Order: sequence, then C-alpha cells, then structure tokens
Amino acid sequence: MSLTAQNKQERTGRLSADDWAQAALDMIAEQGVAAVAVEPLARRLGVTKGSFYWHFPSRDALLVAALERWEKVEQETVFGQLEPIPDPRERLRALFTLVAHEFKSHVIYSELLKALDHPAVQPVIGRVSERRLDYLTASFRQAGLSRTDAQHRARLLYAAYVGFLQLNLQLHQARMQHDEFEAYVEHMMATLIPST
Amino acid sequence: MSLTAQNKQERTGRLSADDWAQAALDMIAEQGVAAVAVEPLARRLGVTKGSFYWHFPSRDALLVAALERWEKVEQETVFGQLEPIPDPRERLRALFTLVAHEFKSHVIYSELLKALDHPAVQPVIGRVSERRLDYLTASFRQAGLSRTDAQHRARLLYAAYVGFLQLNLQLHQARMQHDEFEAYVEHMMATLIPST
DNA sequence: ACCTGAACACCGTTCAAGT
DNA sequence: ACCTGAACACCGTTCAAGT
Repeated sequence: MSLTAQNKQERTGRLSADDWAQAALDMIAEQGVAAVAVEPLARRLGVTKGSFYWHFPSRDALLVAALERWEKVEQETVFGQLEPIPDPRERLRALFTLVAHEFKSHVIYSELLKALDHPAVQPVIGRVSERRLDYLTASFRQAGLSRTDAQHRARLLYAAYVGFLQLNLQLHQARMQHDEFEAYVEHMMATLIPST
Repeated sequence: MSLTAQNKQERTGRLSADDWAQAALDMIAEQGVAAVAVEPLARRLGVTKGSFYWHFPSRDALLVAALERWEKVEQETVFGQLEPIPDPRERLRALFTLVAHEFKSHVIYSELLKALDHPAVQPVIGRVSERRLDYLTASFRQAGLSRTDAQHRARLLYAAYVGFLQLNLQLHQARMQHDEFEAYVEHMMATLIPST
C-alpha cells in the first residue's frame, strides 16, 4: 500500500498488483514510459515474466494502473494544498510554485509529456490538464475577468507552463538553472496574472 | 529526390535510401513516430525487410535521416517566408500564422512533440525550437525590448505556442475549432507582443 | 493465491545467396 | 547495386503445471 519504492531483494513474500504498479511508476520516473517493460520489471522484482500475467492482463493494463495511481496522488497533493488559500491571485501563484517544486510528481509529469504518443498516457494527462485549466479559469473569474477573458487567460497561462516544461526538455544547451527558472516564473506571472 | 510520397505499386525500379526516408516521414505524419517500423514500411514499399539494411544500418538511422529531411524543409519554408517581412511585429505574427497553417509540416511537428521520448527526436526538436526562439528574441530586440525582457518574452511566447499545441493534443473534449483557434492566437499576440 | 517454464508471435538485425 | 529468405535475439502473451 505504501507509495515508496520497495526494491528487489527487500521483499519476503509474494507480489501484489500494487507492487507491480509501483515498480512501473518508479521505472517511469527513472527512465520514462518506454522503459516500462514486463521482462525488465520482472527481473527487478525477482520473478519470471510469466507471473506478471496473474496480476494484469497486459502491459498496457499495468501502465494504466500505474498512471491512475499517479493521477490520484498528484490530484490530492496539488489541490489539497491549494484549497485553503483564499486569494485567487495567491492561489494561481501557489499552483505554479507547487507544481514546479513537487519533485517526483513533477518528474513523472514531464516524462508523461514526452510520451503523449502512448494511448494510455493521453487520457491521464488530458484529465490532469483539464482539471488544472478549469481551476485556473475559475480563479481568473474570481479575480474579476469576464468568462471569455478568463478562459483565454487560463489557457495562455497553462500553455505557457506546459510549453516551458517542454522547452526545458527540448533545449540541449541553454537549459535553465534554478535562479533563472524563478525569474522566468516571475515574468510569466507578472505578465499573465492581473494585479488589480 | 521529390518530397511527395511515392506509394507502393507506383514504383517500377528499385528503392533508394531517400525513398525509405520519405516513407518514414509519411508514416510519422499518418501514425506517429512509433509507427516507423521496418517490417510495415517494407510491406508498404513492396519489398522484404531484409533489403532495408542495404540502405540503413538500423531503424534509428532511418528515423534520423527522415527527421533531418523534415528539419531542412521546415527551416526553408518557415524562415524563407519570414525574412522578407521588415516590421518585427508583423514578422512575429507571420511566424505564428505560418507555423499554425503549414499543414503537413505542422502535423509532423505535433507528432514529434508527442514523441520527445525518443532519443532521435529530441535533438531535432531542440534545434528547431532553439532557432525559432532565437528568432523571436531577435525580433523582440528589434521591437525595442531590453536583452533580458526580449529573452523572457520570447520564451514565454514560444512556450505559449508549444504549450497550446500540447493542450490541443491532450484535451479529449474541448479541442478547439478553427475560429476559436484564431481568436486564441489573437489573444496570445495581443497579450504578448508589444504594440508600441 | 502466486509463480515457473516452455511455447508462440512480432519486430529488429545479420548474412549468405540471388539478380 | 539492390533484394530474398532464413536465422537469431528480445519482448509481449498464453498456458499447463507447480507450491
């Protein structure tokens, strides 16, 4: 049940579906979605690949389970920490700093962005994005923007965030350092979040 | 040498490396990077997969060749059409409308964004992004912004573009229609491109 | 309830032999 | 100069048999 990794030799008994799902998530964080393969995972868990199919009907089902697990945790941590903040501008700012600093969750999000190719990844990322987008839109409305303005602004802000992650993944040279990152986030918020 | 597709039965003679590269590009546009597989391509081209290895040392080499081909074409069409435009603001606007409307090139770009997972894709996308980013930065400088302002603004604008593409790929419901897309681009430019 | 081991399909890769 | 056909490795999947 624990969300922390349980590595190879550390187990005594037999495995559960959850163990496989967690191993898959760890693999995504370490080496990306493509690295989630039955044989290597079985090796890592110290069993034969045949046993995998007692727990899941397919590799895809494992991926889906792992991603659902991630989705639940990320939703709870992100929105759980945001709800108590009353001021909409503060909340917008908090969303970005949170999402940029929650380390492991953030690493996995980046990996998923890279693997949008995969049919199991798309719906999860889609739901997460939609939730965040709705949240941003609502906050902009509370901050006094009209319906369409709020929608456009939310889309622009979230696109700026996702695109920024993408750029950081893309650029070989010129990847940003921590300070520069903070400066950029400041610029983004100053430009896109209404200060009135 | 032609950049248009040459389908299966239409060829008489034997194949060249270029034929394989073009077939790979077509495949990317149709079904994504993952669909570039030797056996299916061989089937489509009407030969056995063994013959592929006369032209390329590996599947990866084919991908690299296909992507280089795309990179060259996209660079020529995009920047070729932009250079003659004197006003920097006009040029910024032109970059976005161009990049959003050049159909096939744009489809491939989207597919590559989804496959950033793949080691052959990253460097190409990285170079293209870097070129566009430099271009935006230069235009903002010409439009009168300071060095850091121009950098931030360019990054933000390009991130907004890339992120927007990502969002459109991600959201199951609520994918934007043509009119809505134009309205959003207007909003983005109005917000991010200085009008002075 | 969970695991092994052997089997098969699919795709990447190699290579000797064909034209 | 380009292609075939058979072979092998790797991974996903199945399944009968084990504990």
